[in-house]
Amino acid sequence: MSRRRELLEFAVLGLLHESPMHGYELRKRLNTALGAFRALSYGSLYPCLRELVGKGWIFEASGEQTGLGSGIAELAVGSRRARIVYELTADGKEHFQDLAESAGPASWDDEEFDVHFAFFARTQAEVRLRILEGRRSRLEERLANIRTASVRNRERLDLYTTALQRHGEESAEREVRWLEELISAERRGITGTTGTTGTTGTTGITHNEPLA
Amino acid sequence: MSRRRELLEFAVLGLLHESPMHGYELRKRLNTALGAFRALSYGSLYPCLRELVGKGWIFEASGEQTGLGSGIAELAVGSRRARIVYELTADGKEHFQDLAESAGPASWDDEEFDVHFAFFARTQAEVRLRILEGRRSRLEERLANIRTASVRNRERLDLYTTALQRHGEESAEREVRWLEELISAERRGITGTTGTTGTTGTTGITHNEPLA
DNA sequence: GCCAGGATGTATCGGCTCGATATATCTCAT
DNA sequence: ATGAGATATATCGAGCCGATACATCCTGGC
Repeated sequence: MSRRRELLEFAVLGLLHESPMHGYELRKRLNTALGAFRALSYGSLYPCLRELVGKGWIFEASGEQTGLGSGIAELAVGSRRARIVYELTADGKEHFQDLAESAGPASWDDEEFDVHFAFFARTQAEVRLRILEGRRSRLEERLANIRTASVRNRERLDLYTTALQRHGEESAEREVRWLEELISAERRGITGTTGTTGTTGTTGITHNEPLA
Repeated sequence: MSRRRELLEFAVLGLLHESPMHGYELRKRLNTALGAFRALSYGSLYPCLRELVGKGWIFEASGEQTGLGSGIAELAVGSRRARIVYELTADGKEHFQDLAESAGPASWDDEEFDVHFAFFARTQAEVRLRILEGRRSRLEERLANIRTASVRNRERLDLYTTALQRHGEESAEREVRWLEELISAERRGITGTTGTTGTTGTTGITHNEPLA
């Protein structure tokens, strides 16, 4: 399965933790809130949902009328547009946790990082710290490359290329500072639980109050 | 033709302005310097090159030995690894200019902007200004969205989502300031040529000294 | 009251891209 | 001189994007 697809599955499972949702709604959320998926198409989403159902991680909870139980005549047989609402299964929740915890170097780069970060509230403190630090080291690598490149080409590039590089450099520096704040906030929140995974909670997930 | 493909063709034509190049080299440049194409594959590049050849915008100038004319025995027939070097045709240069000048709203968004900007040194002053201002307005739209969204959801989002949004907001603000500097630099450079396209140069391209 | 336009909603298809892989040559350190 | 790794071209299948089709719901203007 492609990396992109795995990321999509992860994001869908994450969003469904909030509440059951149908495809259209999921797509809107994926296209706005999450950094990746800015142009996710139905041609990707619907097959993905079908596969998640097949794997037993979500199920179709359609038929349920949405909220406002006011109306009586809602049942007019055959009418009432089909609206397939998806809901997480227990297995689905478990799988989401597995994916969140197994975050590796792949999640240091742009797209993956945004998605993982978006679900930090549902991620173990230790994993949060690992991802933040991994992301930082990735950015510092990038900075090192930019800097050696700009030394190597001193005076040989036109002004626009130089301007673009400087902009990239400053953006990366800003993100590093942002990460540093988050990391030290995490550290303050963690002390006392560090090391041996705390045994609070039912699932082995620590969830100590995130970010003060 | 897909937007992505058009962008790739534009970038290839732009890079070949510097000097003739073969595929492998083109890919390296596309993957590092240009913002888009960070993961461009050969499966995209080679078909693109073939099409550019078919359209008469580039041609295969292979056989030419690269630089160092030192060696004598270079001609050993049949040996000497095939190394297809591509070179721009006159039509190719012309087409690149057409593409550069026709930059529309599509080039205000992330990927396209980076590529267009990368070739600013070869772009008319008026077009440069149009792209910079378009990009700025696009970012200000985005900022407006972020801000209304963050008002609408005041207190309803977890700390991480808030942090991510603030980071996005500050990044956009920074880029706007960066653009503003470039725009005013362009304005200083342009005064005197503004309005009626200057008639300097052979091709109608103004090219007044970029960025002071 | 009614109709047009737009948001909501599910679904599919073709063209193209990505990632992996195969193959071969050149270069350099040991 | 031998192997590791960079250089170099090429292709293939899985799967994504963008467009499109189709249907329903809601709203504002007249």
